Amino acid sequence: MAYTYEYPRPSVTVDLAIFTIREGKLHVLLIRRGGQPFKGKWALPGGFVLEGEDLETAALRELQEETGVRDLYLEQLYTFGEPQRDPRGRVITVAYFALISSDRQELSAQTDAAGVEWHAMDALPPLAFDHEKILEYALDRLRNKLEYTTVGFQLLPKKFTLSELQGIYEAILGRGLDKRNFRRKIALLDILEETDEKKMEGVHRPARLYRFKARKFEKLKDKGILFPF
Amino acid sequence: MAYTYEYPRPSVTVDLAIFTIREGKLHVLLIRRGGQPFKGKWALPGGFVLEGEDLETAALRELQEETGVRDLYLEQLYTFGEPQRDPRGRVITVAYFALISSDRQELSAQTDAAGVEWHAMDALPPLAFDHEKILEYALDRLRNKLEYTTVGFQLLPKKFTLSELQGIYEAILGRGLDKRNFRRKIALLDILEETDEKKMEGVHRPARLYRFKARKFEKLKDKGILFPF
DNA sequence: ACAAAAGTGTTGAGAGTACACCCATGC
DNA sequence: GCATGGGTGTACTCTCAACACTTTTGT
Repeated sequence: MAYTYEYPRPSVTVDLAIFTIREGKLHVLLIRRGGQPFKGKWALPGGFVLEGEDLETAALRELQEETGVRDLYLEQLYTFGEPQRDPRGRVITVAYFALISSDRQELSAQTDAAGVEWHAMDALPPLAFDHEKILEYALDRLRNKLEYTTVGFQLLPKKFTLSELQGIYEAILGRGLDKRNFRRKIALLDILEETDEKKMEGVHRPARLYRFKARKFEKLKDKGILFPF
Repeated sequence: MAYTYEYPRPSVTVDLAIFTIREGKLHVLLIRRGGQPFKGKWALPGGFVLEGEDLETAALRELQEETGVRDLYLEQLYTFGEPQRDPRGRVITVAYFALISSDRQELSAQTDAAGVEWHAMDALPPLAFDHEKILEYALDRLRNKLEYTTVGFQLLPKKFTLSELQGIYEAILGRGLDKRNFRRKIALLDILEETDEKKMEGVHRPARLYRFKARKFEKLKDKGILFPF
């Protein structure tokens, strides 16, 4: 089967920067390329947008294929279209970024076998194509959104401790935060509810578990920015 | 000449939301469609991305063609790729938004003749395709950026009065601002320099002209958000 | 009893908001 | 001299940032 057009057309792909927190550090999902070009190099997961397929649907499909995870935070990032970004020809890629909660980051067995791995953001290997640029852009966006929205909560399980929440912020912002100020700010936002449960784990005083009140994601209005710490 | 591919490919276009201020109100540039579909309806200017042409270059080219203006603020907005957004077939559009300073908004004669006009944002006609959605998105982005960057300055001539600057903010935010508070905030940012000139025009006390210190555009760091008025 | 993380308040500084009058110019 | 927009300061409130000790649990 062949497709013929009067004018040349680019290929369109989606690429994903999928983040999670592991061991208190921000990680991104990378796949090792099996074919040319950049054979053996690490790259962001992604693939072609199918005929009649919405961009976001394509992104969700790729995400599913790589991680088996549904129902997570996904947002369009930026579209990269430099003519020379792919040596094989004109490929325009719509980049997305996604956040996976730390309790659902196990990769499905098949993808795991195929060279799909979490990499710490502070120790990345060299990447294929312009994927370093895409990742840089994604990290920027993540840090920005962290400050005036509640995206950060997407990285946590349904129930979590305040220290875990603070850990997310510290991991992404790359610096420590004051515990008392952090808790006061969170309390002021009025977006958490206490549960009766406590996290009994380890040898220390158990921490109370909280739940996120709002639906999925929220822009923090009113006072404008809310995490300028 | 024909182009043949093994898999189907979408067309890729760029569309532009070009804003300016006229008579104290935010306006956007629209063109009246000459052909089907949506013949006679108003639409955002835009067109196909050429082979080997960068996305931003394509946007700048369209901008030039419609307005004759070079050297202005241009930023990628979002990519719209719903399969049904164009009745003629699969067309993915990368939307950009642009700001033109109020002293350079005259349209070139040719485009003027061809049904290219400024429209006040508070009195828009019905638009073709999903262009209403794109514009809504653009306005949102513009308002947001206004609050923590200096994009607003892109809408003014090199030298401007403080009242003109305040007018920009009021036009975009759609509400009045306190003159003294506005001026204090601007002064605090330390991004303007006084000139020796005054605007002698009209029948009133002449206003001092200021110049924007920084290069083109700046993110306001440090204190986080800077225009929560 | 001790190790380790959980949890909790106060103070000083800076920014936000509300508010009203005099100034310089052209006619 | 008057109409019109230009230009200026103060007081109150609220949020931010810095800072250290007690509590609860397991071993």
